Amino acid sequence: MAALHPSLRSPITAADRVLLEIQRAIVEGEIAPGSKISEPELAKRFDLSRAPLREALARLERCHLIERIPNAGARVVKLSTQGLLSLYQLRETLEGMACRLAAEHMADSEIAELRALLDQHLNTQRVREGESYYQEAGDLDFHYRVILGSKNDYLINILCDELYYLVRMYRVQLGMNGPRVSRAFDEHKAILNAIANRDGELADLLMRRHIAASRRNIEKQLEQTGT
Amino acid sequence: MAALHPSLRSPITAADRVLLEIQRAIVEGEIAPGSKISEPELAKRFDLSRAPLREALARLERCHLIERIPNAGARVVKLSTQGLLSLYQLRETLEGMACRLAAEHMADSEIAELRALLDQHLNTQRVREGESYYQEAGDLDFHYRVILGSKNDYLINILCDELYYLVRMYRVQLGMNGPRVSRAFDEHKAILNAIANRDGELADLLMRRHIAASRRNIEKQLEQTGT
DNA sequence: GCAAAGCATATTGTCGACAATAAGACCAAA
DNA sequence: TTTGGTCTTATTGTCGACAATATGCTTTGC
Repeated sequence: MAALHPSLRSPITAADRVLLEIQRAIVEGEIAPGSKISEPELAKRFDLSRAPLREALARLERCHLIERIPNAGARVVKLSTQGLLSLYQLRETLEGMACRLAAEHMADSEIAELRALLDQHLNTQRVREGESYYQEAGDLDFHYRVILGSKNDYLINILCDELYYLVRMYRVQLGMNGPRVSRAFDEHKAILNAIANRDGELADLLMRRHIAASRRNIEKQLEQTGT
Repeated sequence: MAALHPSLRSPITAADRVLLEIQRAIVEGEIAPGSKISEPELAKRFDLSRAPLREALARLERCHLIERIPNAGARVVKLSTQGLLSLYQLRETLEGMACRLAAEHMADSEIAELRALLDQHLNTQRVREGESYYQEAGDLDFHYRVILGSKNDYLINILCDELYYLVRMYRVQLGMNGPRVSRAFDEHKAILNAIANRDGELADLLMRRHIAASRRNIEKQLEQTGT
């Protein structure tokens, strides 16, 4: 029940490789939202048979990047305001819960590592100001560690394996790199302090607000881009 | 993104049939927890090839009924106190959230139907007192409707498709039929009233308590049965 | 007697081909 | 022109066989 990141599992199978490839392509918009997934085409493109490809498609469906209809095929998900709202609504609740549990269950050493991580992020941020990739990766790192700190395998699985690729897809395709970088960093720091103080209730609240702010940020971007 | 119950999808494929069969067998303990899943054996038993069987196994992994290790095979999950705790911890949060959203989003007609359902359950319960199956089915019905009432597709998918089979597995294999039947009914009624009053906060609270009570009930049973 | 290495076996991962179903083109009738 | 049906075509679902990997046992050395 380990809930490991796919890239970390010992034997890397062909299905794993193609999964990561397609996952990246979808998240970055290289395969357009709403477009049809053709099994023969992808099989030819990645030079493998349809068997491992279908395995990969099953996992893509699991993390909500594609939608399959029996006997009809698969399509890449479409991004929508409604979908974004539902997704972030769920994230607020789940990551809030993760924070509360993290405040209870994280070892002191883990908290120390998390603090070191934030300091490191601060430096990286100063050096490579504006490069949104590092900010994106750093933010994800922080959230991942807190989620893992909850020590609830089901919760970890849902957030890290099933929801986060879609979250990244929204952020990447809406071009998130705005001035929220530094504010997000301060919010992370406040959350960490609450966890370090073993104040689960406050950590929960702060994380929910943090995600709500992030959601509003994306919503604003979505309004500017198109309807 | 419909998040439909598998049995409701239009074309029933071979993989669907075998999925439902194995799902039932695992939930009811016909295939013992912790036992190894042999693909060739099951393929022979259900008289089909390994392709649709593997499709079914992928979905079983998705709802946490089996655990797969690459190149090593799949095993039926083992029930544990820790697992039960994590599962119900998550249910408390998620179904609480579902209740809050249901209080906001359910149509008056849906609430009326839910009330009718509870009245009907009351009758069934009186007539067939002690038959735990009807209680089990009725309880599930109530929870399903509330969850659907949240109108959040991701939340619906997680609860109905990914977590509930495991919840049923714990309940069935620990022989849940005790004297909690009538108390659960009263709790359902209170939750419904909160939803009808559009009091999301109270509905959330009541549902969390309802599930916590259910968890303690199962924990007690688990203590009596074994370690 | 025990531990480690090598081998035999069984299981999983992958392949190419066939069958069943759905999407789209084409034609006919109103 | 539009609607309905039929047929063609392409895609998905399924099959049996092969390749790659893990499991368990035997063997060998200490």
